[in-house]
Amino acid sequence: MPTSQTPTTIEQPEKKRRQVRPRSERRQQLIDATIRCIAAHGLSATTMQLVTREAGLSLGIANLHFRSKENLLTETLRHVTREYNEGLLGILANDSPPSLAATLEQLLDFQLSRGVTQRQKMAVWFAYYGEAGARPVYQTICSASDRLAARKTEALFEAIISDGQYRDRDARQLATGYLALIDGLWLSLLVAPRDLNKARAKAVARAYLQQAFPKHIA
Amino acid sequence: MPTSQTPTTIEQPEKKRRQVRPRSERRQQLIDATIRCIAAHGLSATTMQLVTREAGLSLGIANLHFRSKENLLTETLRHVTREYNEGLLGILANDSPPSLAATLEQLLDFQLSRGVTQRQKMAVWFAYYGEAGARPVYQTICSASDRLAARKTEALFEAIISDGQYRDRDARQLATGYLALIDGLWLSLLVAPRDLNKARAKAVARAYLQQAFPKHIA
DNA sequence: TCATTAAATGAATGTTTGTTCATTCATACT
DNA sequence: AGTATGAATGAACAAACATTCATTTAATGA
Repeated sequence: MPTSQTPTTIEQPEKKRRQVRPRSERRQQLIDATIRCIAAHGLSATTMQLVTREAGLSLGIANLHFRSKENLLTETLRHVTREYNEGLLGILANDSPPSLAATLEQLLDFQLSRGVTQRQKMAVWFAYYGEAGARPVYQTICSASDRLAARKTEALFEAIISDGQYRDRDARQLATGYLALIDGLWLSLLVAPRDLNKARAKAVARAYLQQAFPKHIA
Repeated sequence: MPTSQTPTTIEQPEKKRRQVRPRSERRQQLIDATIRCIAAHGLSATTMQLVTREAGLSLGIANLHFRSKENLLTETLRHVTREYNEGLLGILANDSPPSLAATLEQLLDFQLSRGVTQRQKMAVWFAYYGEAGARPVYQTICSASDRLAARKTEALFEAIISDGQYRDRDARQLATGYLALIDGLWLSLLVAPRDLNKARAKAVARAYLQQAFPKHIA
């Protein structure tokens, strides 16, 4: 049941009309394709051919909108990082927070829910972490993001400690531990999805928070 | 003040006498060089040239003793993993353990001490984790190792819970959390060594264990 | 001392890679 | 309708790559 759209031409295989689109849109398109490629093939197997084909565009376009491959990869990391930070700040830098307990719950939900999308992001995240030891640019971007998350989490924990009048609790240490735990759980979800699912990961993280702040989480 | 060692030849630049060595020794030499290269340049920038030069050997030798680059990389991951597992089993599969409390302390020491060497190993570890999503071989090796660590840690925690008659403690959940915490701390040590040192990381991990098993750790 | 064996070498090979740029053509303005 | 602009294309290119293999040479035994 062929649905010929142009009966005049004899089966020209996918003529693919050329489109002109604004720079920002093309950049986003290429970054999205890069994320999918890294998740599917790994960072070291991500080539310009693969990325541009995945984006449905021509080979030369990535060098037109980003100067080089290195730049495209850096911008991709920056994008994923910024996205995560914005989500985090939406919860932790809220000017009118509902309550400390609710904020804690939101944080947990944010870090350990989200469907398949987040799974792709995790793959990207750790691909760059793996190279961070060797590439100062990656290290700078990653550690700047980590530091922000650490500061904000620490501030939240300090407020909770003060509010609950908890004794013998160090906000900085608890924040370091909590964020490390979340990273570790993400890693397990990525590498051994058979042994750990999101529900159990969330239960583990919640248990940590319950030990720390029993009055603020159910 | 030139210290000519061979005055008979006119400054032959490093003649480098060829040596014949057993296969196992060459393999180890190449694996060690691979580890150093990955730590210094990252997995994607680790070439055969770099590895063989780092080992002080010729270009073709890696393909002689390992069949291919892919095989060399796989064997390197296997080596690092095996080394870690042996250290872990030395503590957790000890037939005559000193005491549960001492075993816990040993575990903590093992996972968060060790000088520069371990730092190189961490870089390797995470470089492979980053690619694990795309390469089934890496995923298999990593998750098999993780599963072993999980089983042994869980068994230890079960014994401790029983011994201390702790209530409302789930050994599996605590083990998952503890190992994720250790992974996360390693990651922080690797990516943001300025924000976290080994002493603080150890304090964080110890705090987790203290919350879980207060009678078994100081 | 010489012959034999196989480990070690590195120049050569074919493939893959990021990047360039002359050409094409969609779009907007006159 | 005609023209100017620059986004998009992909063939072509040089550099880098893993791998091969003819040659060299250390080690061994006769």
